[in-house]
Amino acid sequence: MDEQPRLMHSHGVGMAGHPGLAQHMQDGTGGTDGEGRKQDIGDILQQIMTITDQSLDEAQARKHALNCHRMKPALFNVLCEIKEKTVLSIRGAQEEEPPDPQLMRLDNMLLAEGVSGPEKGGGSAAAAAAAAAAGGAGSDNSAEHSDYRAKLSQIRQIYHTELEKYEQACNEFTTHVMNLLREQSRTRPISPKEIERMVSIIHRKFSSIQMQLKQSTCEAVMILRSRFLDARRKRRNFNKQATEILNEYFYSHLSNPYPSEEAKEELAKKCSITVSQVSNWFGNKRIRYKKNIGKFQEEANMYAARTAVNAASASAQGSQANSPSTPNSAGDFPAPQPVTCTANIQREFDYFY
DNA sequence: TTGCATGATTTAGT
DNA sequence: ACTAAATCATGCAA
Repeated sequence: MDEQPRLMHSHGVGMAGHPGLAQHMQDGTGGTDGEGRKQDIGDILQQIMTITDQSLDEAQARKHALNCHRMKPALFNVLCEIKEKTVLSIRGAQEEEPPDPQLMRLDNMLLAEGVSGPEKGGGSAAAAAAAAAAGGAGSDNSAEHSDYRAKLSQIRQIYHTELEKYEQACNEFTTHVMNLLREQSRTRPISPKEIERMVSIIHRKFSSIQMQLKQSTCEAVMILRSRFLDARRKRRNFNKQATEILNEYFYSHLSNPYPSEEAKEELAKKCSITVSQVSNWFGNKRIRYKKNIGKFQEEANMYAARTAVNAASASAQGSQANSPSTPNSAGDFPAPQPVTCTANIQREFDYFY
């Protein structure tokens, strides 16, 4: 912080204290004979060597006197005005920029992914939300996504370190420039307004660098997401029981295998899957059954028989038999193959189509 | 490694 | 919004 001003001082003093030096240099280069040149250089060196603390102080005093001259502020203002009217007016035109929409998008995304949000809670919440969106069955979610979370927090850490580094560099550079300009403003027409403007220019430059950082972070997160959370990549077959419940419903509603919203919800609950997974399952099942009924005949027979048995036992118990979707909790019972039943089912289905 | 099974997504139609 | 149909991408047994 002190370094720079001092440097500036000595520089200023050099010129102010020894105006003849520059003159000498010019004369020296202009000369043609080597002897004279050598002599000049010798003189210059001599002068440099004889710069004493006293002469420095002298120069300082002279500078101070200049600064304290009663006409100085007026002159300064006039020069500033002239400058404002010429160079700065161009710069001033592009002064007010609206917040970059792209930057806002990136910010929002980073926030949503829990990269730029609050520490641990945000990240895991986002991961959980993402997991839910991916439609995970919930059985092995934590194990599934621990790797994802680890990678995400790695990205997060890199992002924050880099961001901090940028911010620090930006601040350092800004103060550096401000000091420089402030110091310069003692001898040159640099108004505080101009300094302010320069600072905002610097900030803009740095924020564009920040945007690159945010962009690449976003890309990294997207790649991570697609690698770890893409449902298709992480497809898991439903467990046997869930498949049975779904099949049970399907084959017992072959005439109209389109569960209502409520039915879907109930099935989802029973199978520990989401409603949309139920919809997917039925969509797939319908199309695949229809495409190759023969292949599903055996399966159809089995579930039809099971439903029949269920109904029979239910009615034997005196309870209602109109709930065929209720699965038999006893997983496997010997399934007779009533061919007529299949035929019936098939007719029902054909009727529907 | 291969081929089928299967859950998810995409596309197009209503 | 829901569905059929096609397609994708993975799971899994042989």
